[in-house]
Amino acid sequence: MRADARRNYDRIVEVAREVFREQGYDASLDEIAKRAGVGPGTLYRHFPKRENLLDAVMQSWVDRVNEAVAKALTHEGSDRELLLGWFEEYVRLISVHRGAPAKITSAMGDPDSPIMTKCQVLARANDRVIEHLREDGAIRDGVETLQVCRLVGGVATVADQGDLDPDAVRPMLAVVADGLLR
Amino acid sequence: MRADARRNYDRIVEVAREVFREQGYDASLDEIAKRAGVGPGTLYRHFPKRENLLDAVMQSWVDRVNEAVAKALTHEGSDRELLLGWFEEYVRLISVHRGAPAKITSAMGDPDSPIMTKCQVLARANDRVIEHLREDGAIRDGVETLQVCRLVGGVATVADQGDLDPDAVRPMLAVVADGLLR
DNA sequence: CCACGATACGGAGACAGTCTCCGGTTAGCA
DNA sequence: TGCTAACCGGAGACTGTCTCCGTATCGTGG
Repeated sequence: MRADARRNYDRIVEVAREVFREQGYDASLDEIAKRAGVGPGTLYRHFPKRENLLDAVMQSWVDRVNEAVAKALTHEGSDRELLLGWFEEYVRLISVHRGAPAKITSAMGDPDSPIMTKCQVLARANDRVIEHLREDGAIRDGVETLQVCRLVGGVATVADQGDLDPDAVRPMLAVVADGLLR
Repeated sequence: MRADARRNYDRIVEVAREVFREQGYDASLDEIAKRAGVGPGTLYRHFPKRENLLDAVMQSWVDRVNEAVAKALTHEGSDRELLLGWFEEYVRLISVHRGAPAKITSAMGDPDSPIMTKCQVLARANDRVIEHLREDGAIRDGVETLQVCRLVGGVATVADQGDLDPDAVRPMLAVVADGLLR
């Protein structure tokens, strides 16, 4: 990759992260290009689909997911607290900007999605938490971890789209947790 | 309202219901106008916002909601079965077309939404089921019915957007039900 | 150091969807 | 039947998506 291309690529991603946060995932791509000081053609060559841009924007996000799961697993306290704490973190993690929870959660099952690798990181993080609790015999039989991602993702999605504040989200996550725990 | 206006109104609603079902809630409104044999101006005069059209489309839907809740309440069997059956029906009811679950669920808390009255019908239906179970002492303390709508709506939303089939939805609803029941 | 080919740029513009405005038409009453 | 308020419809302004291709730039091999 040529040096000028790399420069533009990085700049676009940086600007996109900012604009997505300001205006949500529906933001105009041409405006992102403009703000990044490049033509639309340049943006679309690097990122043929909107989701490719999202994927690039989420690159740095992977580290935060791994940190969060590590922290969750060292939690001292009841299983319920651990699970609930992780769910809250999960919601926070996927709520990078307006529209993100829906996008991420619906890509969760799709192997062809451009953001697949990011979803896998998240799914694996969630797996570790659930399996950790399952070893304690704390999880009901027949629970699949992908379901858990979808359930919590669903809560994050409605919170995002109805812009609820975190105080309204917590009790919903508690219901999900209670439904999973023995 | 003049007779020709009424005729156009009805025709637009009828066509919109069809097109939304075919193409989802993102369908082109100009195309709906065209198919209904009217100009865009006519459509936008009757329905200034897309949601106004949705509201009209859902008019006939109200009856089905009321029938469904009546049927659910007469259910013979365990509380869990009753609740789960209602949830499945709830999901089916709000999945009128692609995009509908998200739209309806996010409007659930907004008193200014054009589809507010429809949401109220749904919320009240859900209330009746939950309160019925609460009288039996079957529901955990601290559960609010609006949360229930959002949770089940969230499941429907992820199912819609990730187009999962009903077999994948059922276990998620079961988790929610278990989280609500004592 | 420079010339040249591969690589990348960027903006004009085609296309699609939203929504408005207003000249022309029509319903329905007197 | 004639009049007026109500209504129609489509041209077109505007915004966002995405492509194409002439032009510019990078970086390498001589």
